Amino acid sequence: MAATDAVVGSGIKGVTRASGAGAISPGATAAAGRPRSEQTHRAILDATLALLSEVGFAALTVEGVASRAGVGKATIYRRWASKLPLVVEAFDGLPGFEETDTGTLAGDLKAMLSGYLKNFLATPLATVYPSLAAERSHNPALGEVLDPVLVGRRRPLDAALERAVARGEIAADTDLEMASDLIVGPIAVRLFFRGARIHPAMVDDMVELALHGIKRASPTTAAADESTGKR
Amino acid sequence: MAATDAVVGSGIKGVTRASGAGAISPGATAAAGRPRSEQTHRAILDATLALLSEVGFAALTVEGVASRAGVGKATIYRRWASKLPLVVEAFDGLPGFEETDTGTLAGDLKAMLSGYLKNFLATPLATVYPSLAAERSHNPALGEVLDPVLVGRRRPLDAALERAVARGEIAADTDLEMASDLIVGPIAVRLFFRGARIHPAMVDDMVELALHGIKRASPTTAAADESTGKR
Amino acid sequence: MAATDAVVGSGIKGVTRASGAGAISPGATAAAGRPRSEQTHRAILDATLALLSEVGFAALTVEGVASRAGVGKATIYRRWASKLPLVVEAFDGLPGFEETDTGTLAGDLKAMLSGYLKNFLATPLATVYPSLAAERSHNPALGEVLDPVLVGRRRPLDAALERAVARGEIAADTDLEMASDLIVGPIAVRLFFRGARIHPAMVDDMVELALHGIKRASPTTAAADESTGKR
Amino acid sequence: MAATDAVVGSGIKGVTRASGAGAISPGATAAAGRPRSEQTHRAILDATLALLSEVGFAALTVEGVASRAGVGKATIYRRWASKLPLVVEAFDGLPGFEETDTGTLAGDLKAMLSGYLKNFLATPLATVYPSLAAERSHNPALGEVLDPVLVGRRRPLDAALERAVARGEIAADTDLEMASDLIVGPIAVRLFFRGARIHPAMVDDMVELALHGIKRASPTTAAADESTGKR
DNA sequence: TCGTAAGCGAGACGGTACGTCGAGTCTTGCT
DNA sequence: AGCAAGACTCGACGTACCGTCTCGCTTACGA
Repeated sequence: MAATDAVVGSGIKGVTRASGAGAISPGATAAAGRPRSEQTHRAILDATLALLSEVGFAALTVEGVASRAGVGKATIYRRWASKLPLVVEAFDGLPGFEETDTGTLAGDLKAMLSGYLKNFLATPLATVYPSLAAERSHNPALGEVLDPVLVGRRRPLDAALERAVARGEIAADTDLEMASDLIVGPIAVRLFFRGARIHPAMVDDMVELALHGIKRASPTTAAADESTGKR
Repeated sequence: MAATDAVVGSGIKGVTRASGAGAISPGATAAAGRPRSEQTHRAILDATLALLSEVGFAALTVEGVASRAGVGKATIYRRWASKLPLVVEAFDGLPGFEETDTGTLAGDLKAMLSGYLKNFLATPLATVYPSLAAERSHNPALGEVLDPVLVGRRRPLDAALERAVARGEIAADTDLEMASDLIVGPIAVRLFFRGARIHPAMVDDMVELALHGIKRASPTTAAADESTGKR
Repeated sequence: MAATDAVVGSGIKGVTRASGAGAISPGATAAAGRPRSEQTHRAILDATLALLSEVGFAALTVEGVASRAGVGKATIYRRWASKLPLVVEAFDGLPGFEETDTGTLAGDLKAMLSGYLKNFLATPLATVYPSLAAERSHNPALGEVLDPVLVGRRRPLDAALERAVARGEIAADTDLEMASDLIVGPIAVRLFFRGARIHPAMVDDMVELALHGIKRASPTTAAADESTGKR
Repeated sequence: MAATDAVVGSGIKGVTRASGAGAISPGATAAAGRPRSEQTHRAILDATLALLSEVGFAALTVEGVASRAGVGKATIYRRWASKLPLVVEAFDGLPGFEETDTGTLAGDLKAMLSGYLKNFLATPLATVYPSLAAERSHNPALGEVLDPVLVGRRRPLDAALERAVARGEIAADTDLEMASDLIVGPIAVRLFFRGARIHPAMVDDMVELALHGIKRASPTTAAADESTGKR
């Protein structure tokens, strides 16, 4: 799941309807009238996250968010065109991978994935992620909003791979995109499609398997590992 | 995505409300009243699949299925408790992995994954899969219905791995479940979470990467492969 | 209410769909197949009456009657075209006015009306009557079925008026139809349109009022009555 | 029918769900949110009356009213709890007895009843009235809503009787409630239970009969009448 | 300092779909 | 054939949200 995740705050305000800019871009028209309340903004996003973890994405209603946030429905629609960009923005506020540098690729990956798992269980990530994925397949426009967020969120993972290349730990011609998919794929499949709990110890095994491959030469290769002996 | 998929017809009739059995279990009471029409059953499932690919899971309405199938809503609710088990059953009718034995693990995997990709693009699989995944996170009951289907669908993949173990192609102590997740994970992530098209040639690369790992010694290792040269 | 009511069994079989006759009229074609069960017929009518008093006409469902009578819905529709003629026939089996001859018009009317009131409270009459009336206004065909029943049911009342004419108790040129409406009207209005309970003693007052009119000379006129002193 | 009827606009707003009042009661809170459209209100009531005369009460559906009025179903349910109070309010808007004072009781009654008959034939009164009556027998709550309306509608009739008492035309101890039932009863019975047309001339006869009673002393009494000679 | 334009909570609006129930019909297998 | 059982299509039920629209405030600018 992780390759599709990481970092905070890529900013998807572009999804909103309203002028937005105003005071920000210098020289813009003076934004007459009462400015939008930042406090209201937070209340809506907080209510959205709370409801997401309680009832899930499908059962999330704009009406529910409004009443939970103590806000009028119109106030929400004034800022987000639908519940989708609202959820995307709320989602973007959730914690992702935590930049970690242990000196080895295996160490970095194990640390980041373990940390991520903790967040995963404590936030609505498990709920939101597949819902957004489900929506994307019939709403290509969502991709444009979502992709930058996802790219941003997986940055620490990519950085670890780049460091490994720089250190000569992995081949320079490695397809890093594919590599990060390989690391993150099995975990995503287990979490989302199989609803399986992932034991922290399992993370280490998965990283090893991804690093050395299914056809790893022999147990000796594994024994040569710098990580905890597994199996 | 693939490890969570394969084969046809695992039979999830258990989701239906009605007695169902009747003539099947020998000695059962003769099922009084007019029997359910098998033709109606097909019409409903077909309409469901058609609508799934057109509008997706979230926008799928039972009302829409009924009118498309030329059937009363009650007839649908008589057989499925909600749109979820209906979709699961329709989904189970979709093609999955095709049992293939080329003599080598890499050959089997490449053939099956390539074949699967074709199905994937031609059927509502791309739509249905993440939708079911999304639902599961807030509906644990779905897992019980869905899991047997998924296990059934991935059987050909598991079989190929088992053959590879028997041939000594991979270590006997390999965790096969994790291995199949590793093969299938990257593809799933690309298809669902990134909305990326996967080029057939990419499948071969992915298989190679999964078999030899990110830290594979060098391109020479790959060159020594018994499979088609890639890159 | 009464003028629209009285007597038993005017027979409205004409409303039914089926051939009906069969074995009854001698010489008729031999009524191939299994003959209709008379027992079933009774069971259906009984269930209808029972449900009428329990839930009322509007909430009466053919489905309910069928299940209460232990009968298939088709069996009911084979005999009655809809719930309306079914209810009419069941209604026709209810008790109406009881033929009474006390020697004076006032005595006859008071006796019959009092008796009728008792039935009224113990049977679904109160429910069925206005429902049928309500239906008639938009279903003229109902009138044809209902009217003979009603005429039959009010016969004892008409007979009492005729005896009064014969005795010279009332003018020979009296419009008897109007007279019976005058007797029965106030009670009907109170029962149906005002939902008022009618005390037995009130019946006597009403009869007196109808007999002597609103402009009756004075209380003395009433005091000269041959009936029980009221007021 | 008449005693259960008369006058316009007794106001049964109490049946509605909503607060209603708002600006009416002085000092009330300013009724937040968009106010209910009076135009919508009229459209709904008009559609209700139109459908009532076309299809009758039983076949009247809220869905039908909504679509005829060009209104959402929810808008109807927001204002009336069910079709019953809706119909009651629509009914209350129908014309009833027209206050008339000719100087004599017979004159007042004949005028008012004749006028009423005209309304009766031109509006859905014939349909609505028995339907409401039918409903009441199984829905006591209806009585509470309906009774004040009916009392209001019959006011002109009661007033005429009171004037007659004041003039000494009828005895002071006359039970006026019973008297109005006597006047109105025969007409109600004929209209509702027998589906009979009532000729205007018949109204006069009925009034005379009610005033002088079935046992009226002799034709001479009738000849002494101030009204048109009848029979 | 004040007018004014926008933001705001509330909630009514026309709709669509929900899952259920009954209508009236049809089908099956038994009697 | 009649019959009990029950599946069939159809259409209405009353509810919940949708996304839009008025209301009558409140709030911060800029003239």
